Amino acid sequence: MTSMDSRPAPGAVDVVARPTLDDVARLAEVSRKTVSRVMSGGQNVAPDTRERVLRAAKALRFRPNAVARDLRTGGTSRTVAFVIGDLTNPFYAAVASGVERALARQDLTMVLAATEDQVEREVQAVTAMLERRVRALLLVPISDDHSYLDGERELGTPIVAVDRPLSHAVSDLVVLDNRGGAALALRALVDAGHRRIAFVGSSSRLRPHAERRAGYEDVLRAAGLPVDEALIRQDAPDVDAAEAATGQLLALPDPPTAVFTANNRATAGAARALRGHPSRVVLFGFDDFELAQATGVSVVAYDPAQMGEAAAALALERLGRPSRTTEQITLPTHLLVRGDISPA
Amino acid sequence: MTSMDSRPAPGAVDVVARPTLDDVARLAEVSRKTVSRVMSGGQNVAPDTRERVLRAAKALRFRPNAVARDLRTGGTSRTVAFVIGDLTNPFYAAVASGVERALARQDLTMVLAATEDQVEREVQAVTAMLERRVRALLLVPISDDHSYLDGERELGTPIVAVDRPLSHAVSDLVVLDNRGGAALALRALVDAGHRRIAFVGSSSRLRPHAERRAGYEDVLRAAGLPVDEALIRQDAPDVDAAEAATGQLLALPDPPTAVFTANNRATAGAARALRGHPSRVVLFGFDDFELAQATGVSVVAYDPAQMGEAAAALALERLGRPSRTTEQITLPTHLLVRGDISPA
DNA sequence: ATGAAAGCGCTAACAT
DNA sequence: ATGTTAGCGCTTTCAT
Repeated sequence: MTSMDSRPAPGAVDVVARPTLDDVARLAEVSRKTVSRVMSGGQNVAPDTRERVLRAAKALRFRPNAVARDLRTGGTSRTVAFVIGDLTNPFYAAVASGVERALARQDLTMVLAATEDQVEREVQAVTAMLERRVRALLLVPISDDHSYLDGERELGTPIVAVDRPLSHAVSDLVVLDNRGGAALALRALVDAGHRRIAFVGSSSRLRPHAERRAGYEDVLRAAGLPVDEALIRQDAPDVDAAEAATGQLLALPDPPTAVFTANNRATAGAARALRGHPSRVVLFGFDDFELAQATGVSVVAYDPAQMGEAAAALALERLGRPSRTTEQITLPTHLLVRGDISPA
Repeated sequence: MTSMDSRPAPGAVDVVARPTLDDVARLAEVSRKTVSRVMSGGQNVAPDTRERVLRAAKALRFRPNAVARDLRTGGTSRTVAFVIGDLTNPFYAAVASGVERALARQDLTMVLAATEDQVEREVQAVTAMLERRVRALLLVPISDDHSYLDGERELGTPIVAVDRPLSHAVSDLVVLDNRGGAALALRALVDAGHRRIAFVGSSSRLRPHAERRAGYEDVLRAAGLPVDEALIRQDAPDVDAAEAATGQLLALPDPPTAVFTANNRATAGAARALRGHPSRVVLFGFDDFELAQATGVSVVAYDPAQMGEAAAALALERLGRPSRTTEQITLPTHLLVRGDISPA
C-alpha cells in the first residue's frame, strides 16, 4: 500500500473503497480498539469520544464487517443452514418459514440451499454451508448415505434432520406422526362406510411415505378389509403423475369410492383428476393446503412451521450441550374433515 | 498457546477442536501454502505431495474455512441476500426458488431473511446482510424510505428491488406488467358479458396493487362502464379479510356477477366465500396457484421463479459493471381462462 | 514445486 | 477510559 487513500478499488469506475475500522479511527483520531468498542455496544467509552466516533462512522458510511468479526471471535457465524429439496413445495416453504422465525428470535439468519432432490446437490450444499461455518445445519435428507456428516458432530456443529432420518448417521430429528395420521384418515373413511379406498403417493423409498402407507394398511387390516394392490399407487412423485395415476384408478372396472393421497403433491394431482368426474369419489389427503377448505377436501393436518421451529430449537439446544444424547421430536397430526365423506 | 495440541475447546465436553490449514500442514509436513494450493484447485504441486496433503486433510477431517478465505480474498462472500416478507406466501416462495436456482448456477448461496412485512425488521435484516458482506442484495421492499441504502451502491453492492420499486432510492428493478395483466383479465370478463365486476385486493399503498387497480379501471372506462366504488374493496390484505370482503360484496342488493381478485391471498379468500354461494359468480384472480386448474378459477398468470432469476441476473450483471445506469425489467403476464367465464 | 512473510478487518488480552 | 500487541485462518506477494 503506497499512499494513504489509495486502497485498491474493486475493479470498477466510480466505486469507492469500503471504509474499515481503521478509517474511522483515523478520522475520529482515536485507536482502532476504541472504535471497535463503540461499534459493539460500547462499554467504557467517554460520551464525547463515542460521539466523535459515531460521527466519523456515519460520515464514512462505515459498516462493520461481520465476516472479520466472526473470524476473530470464534470462527462461526450467526448463521444456520437449512438444506431442503424444493422451496416451491408449500410444505417445505412453510417449514423454512418456521425455521426462519425461530432463528430470527435469536438474532440468527437462515441460509437456505435447495437441492432439487439431487443427491450431489445435497452434498455440495451441505459442504458449502459447513465451510461457511454455520452455527448449525438443518436438513431434509435425500442422500441415502450421510456418513460424510459423521465427523461434523464431534466438531460441534449441531445437525438436525427434518421430516426423515439420516441414513447411516445419527442426529437429532423432527418428524411427523405419519403412521398415526394416515390411520386417522383411513379410520374416518372406513367408519363412513368406504370399502375400496385407493392410496396415491410417491416412492415408498421415502420414510414418511412408507409410514403413511403402513398407517393405511393398519386400518384396512384392523377392519378386516382387503389390501388391494390394484388400488395402491406409489409411482406419483409429482402433481402430473398423481393426476394420471388417479385417472387410471377411476377407470378401473371396480373403482375406489375414496382416494387417500399421501402428500400435498398427490392431493393436487388427484383433485385435478377428480374434477368433472361423473361419480362421487371422496378425496382425503395428507397435508393441509390453502384451498382445501374452499374445495371441500378433507385432510390430515399439522403445523409445518412448527416443524421448522422445533428443528431450530433442537439445534440451538444442542449448541448449548453438544454431548447430550440425540433427541427425536414427533409432531402430532389431526383431521380436518370438510363436508360429507360418506360414499355415494 | 502452550503445548502443540491444546487449542482451546469451544466450551464443550467431548467436542474436538476444529483442524486448520496449519494442522494439516504439520501432519503432511509441508508448508501452509502448499496445503492451501492443494485445497484450491492445486496448480503446481507435485503429485505425491498433493497425495500426502489430501491424506492428512482427510485424516483430520479438515474443512476449509470459507469465512477466513473470504476475508482474505476481498471481504465479500459467495453469498447473495434475498429479503422478503413472508415465505409462506407461495408467490414469494416461488420467487425465492428462482433466485436460489439462478445463484446456484454461479455457485452462489442465497441467504434469506423474512421480514413479516415489518419495516423495522426490513432495516434490521438488510443491515445484517450488508455486514455479512453479501455480494448483492435483492429485496421486496416494504419500508417507505430506503435512503438508508444510498451509500451502499457506491460501495459496490448491487441492489435489486423485486416486485416494487424502492422509495427515495434508485436501484435495478424487476416488476410484473401489473396494469396490463389486470386489464387482460378485465377485458376477458367484459367481453364475456359482465357489467358488474368487483375488485378485491389489499392496500392501494402497494404499487403493484395500485397498478392492478388502474388496469381494472382502464378497461371499465374504455368499455363505458361505471367504476362503482361499492364494488371495490382494498381492505383485504389476507385470506380471511378477503373472504369477509367478498362475502359482503355478494350480500349487496345488486351484487357483482364477477369478482376480480388482485392477488393470490385475495383469490383464496374469495374462493372460500364463493363456495356454496347459491348464484353463479365468476372468479378471476391475479396470480396462478396450484389448484386453480382443479377448481376452475381463471387467472392472470406469469412465472414467479422467472422474477427471481431475473433479479439474480440483474444483480450479477451489475457486479460486473457497477457504474452502468439502472435497469428495469418488466415481466409479461398472460391469461389462463379455465372453463366458462360468462355471467349466469 | 515449495516456502516465508505479510496482512484481510476485526477483537481479546493485557497494558496504561 | 483508552491504546498496544497479537492473532483468528486463510491467501497473496515474492523468494528460492
